[in-house]
Order: sequence, then structure tokens, then C-alpha cells
Amino acid sequence: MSDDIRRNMALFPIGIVMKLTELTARQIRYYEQHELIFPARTEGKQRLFSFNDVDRLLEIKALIEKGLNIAGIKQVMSLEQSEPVKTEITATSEQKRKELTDKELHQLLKQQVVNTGVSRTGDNALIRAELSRFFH
DNA sequence: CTTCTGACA
DNA sequence: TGTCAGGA
Repeated sequence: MSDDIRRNMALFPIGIVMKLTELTARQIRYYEQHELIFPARTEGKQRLFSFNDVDRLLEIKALIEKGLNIAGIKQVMSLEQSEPVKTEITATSEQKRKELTDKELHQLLKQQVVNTGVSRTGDNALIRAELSRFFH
């Protein structure tokens, strides 16, 4: 797995990352404070980002744009790297939902969040209800 | 010139 | 989140 070291190899300063991710330095530093990313540091305290860090930032950016806050992103990202639960349960019904385990529910939430996005005005009842249960 | 931390008119 | 300060 020598490719892993390449991906986690700290290479670029925040300036490059800003252009690569379209995020402001403020946001990048903010996300780091909230442990969404952990860039390496030079002796002079300069942040050095790896390819993986950039990928994470892009995911974070996508989730932010879908209306999630730090808490929501943390959970969505920390859970299952894989996604066994397919679209079959996308249209979960009330009854079937009660049978789901918390793990499955989380995966389902991630899918819906990633595919649908969270409505800040609250028009998606199902997602709304579950988000309040897990993200609040 | 670029980045860093802390703070808030 | 933006932005400015003051230092590295």
C-alpha cells in the first residue's frame, strides 16, 4: 500500500488548497478546529495538506452546501466508509423504518443527505425527523 | 509575499 | 464567515 503514503503525504500549503477546494482559508482553518481535517504542520506552524486532506475538504464542502453543520458532517463522515445499504431502502416507509438498526439508519441518512441534501426550511419530514434524532 | 492566531466595528 | 491586527 505505498499509494497510501502518497495520499497522506503532506504537500501543499493552505494557499494551494484554497484554489483546489474553492474554500476560504477561514473555512479550512475552521474545519480543522472542529477536527474534520488534520493537516500536518511545518516547524514554523504552517499547515501542510495531503491529497487526502483535500479530498476530505471537498466532501466537507459538498455537505456544507447541502445545508449540514459541523455536527452533521462529523457524523455523516465518521460512519461507514462503505455503503452496503443500497437504494432499495431509499423510499423507507414508516413501518419498515422501525425495523432498521441504528447502523442501517445512519447509512440511510448518509445516502439521503448526500443524494437529496437537507432542507433548511424543513420540507423533508423523514430526513428532518431523523436528523433531529441524531444530529441534535 | 504567504500563513498563523485571535478577535469582533 | 468575513476581515483586520500583529507577528513569524
